[in-house]
Amino acid sequence: MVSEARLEEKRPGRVSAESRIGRLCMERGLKMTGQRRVIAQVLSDAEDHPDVEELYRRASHLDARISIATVYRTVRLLEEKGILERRDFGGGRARYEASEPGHHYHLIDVDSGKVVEFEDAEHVALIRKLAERLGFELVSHRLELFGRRPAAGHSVDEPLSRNKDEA
Amino acid sequence: MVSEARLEEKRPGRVSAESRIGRLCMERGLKMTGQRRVIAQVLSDAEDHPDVEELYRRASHLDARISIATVYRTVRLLEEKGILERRDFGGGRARYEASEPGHHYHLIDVDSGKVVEFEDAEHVALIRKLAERLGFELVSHRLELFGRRPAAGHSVDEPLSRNKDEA
DNA sequence: ATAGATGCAAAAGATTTGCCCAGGT
DNA sequence: ACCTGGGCAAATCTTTTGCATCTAT
Repeated sequence: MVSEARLEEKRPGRVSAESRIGRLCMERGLKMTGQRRVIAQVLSDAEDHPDVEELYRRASHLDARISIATVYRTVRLLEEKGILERRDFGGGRARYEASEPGHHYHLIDVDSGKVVEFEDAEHVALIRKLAERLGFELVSHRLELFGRRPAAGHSVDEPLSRNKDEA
Repeated sequence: MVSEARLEEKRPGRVSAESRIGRLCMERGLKMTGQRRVIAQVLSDAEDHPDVEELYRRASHLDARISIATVYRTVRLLEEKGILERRDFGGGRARYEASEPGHHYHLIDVDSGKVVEFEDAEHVALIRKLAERLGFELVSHRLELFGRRPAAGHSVDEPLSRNKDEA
């Protein structure tokens, strides 16, 4: 899932070019250093919710001269810029995913730790109304479901403790 | 809100007797030591969502010979026993509140950090159905709203960074 | 050239744990 | 008496930072 990355349409060879997130960074006027480009690449390719450690691992795979401090600094910066969103699915480490226009939620399988994404437009409206009823203007919200596949002897795998992510 | 605690109906004088949470601990067969009794007392009296540091402060006020390590061990134990629930409202530290039968949610004022609780029975049903639609049996869920009091120049107080809790 | 980035290692902040003593049942 | 729980300090773990050095712009 990270292997055949980089074969975009442009300049075949270098990791150069600009990934989707790389483009967003430029739009916000961020200085595009080599490490930022790599991290942006990794984030653009990610279809899961990696934590910093995992991002560091993937980035190092593309370019070894990146320190974990830079990964921390970068995700923090991108979060402030609204390009990334931080998640907390339990397990200590913060996890990240690219911001997307359509609000979506997460359901975490408590047996395997896998994360399922889903959307629910009406929910947003419902939530907004809820906040208004309490006298507040909704700024943001967080909804997470924790579930388990019914029937079938649920594998007593890792109970959502360390890392682990979707299929 | 923490000052006139301890004046329960029984044995006036010692901090003995048993608080609501203390009783729950006994029911689960936990050994009731002096420090656990004090911590249980503090938790029973709490009407907010204190973090460990705050619990330690309040407990120390009632009985100085309690170490913060014990507070950590105790909240962890009580959480495992289902007596307490851990919350994460952002700001690094975990916060706790007594488990209650009726599900309730939280709305965090992003300007002041204050927490407003509210209930919404239909939501639970709605959420459960959502999970089922995805092929899961709902184990638990988390819903948090972040809002701001509209109109009136919102005080540029502490932007929900460190501690702070409801009125 | 120059403000902003990065690496490295040390610092910080929250929480856990080893060890040995003390206290509940 | 016995086993669990508690204090203290050291250890862990994740994230942040100071500082000297590079590098996009």
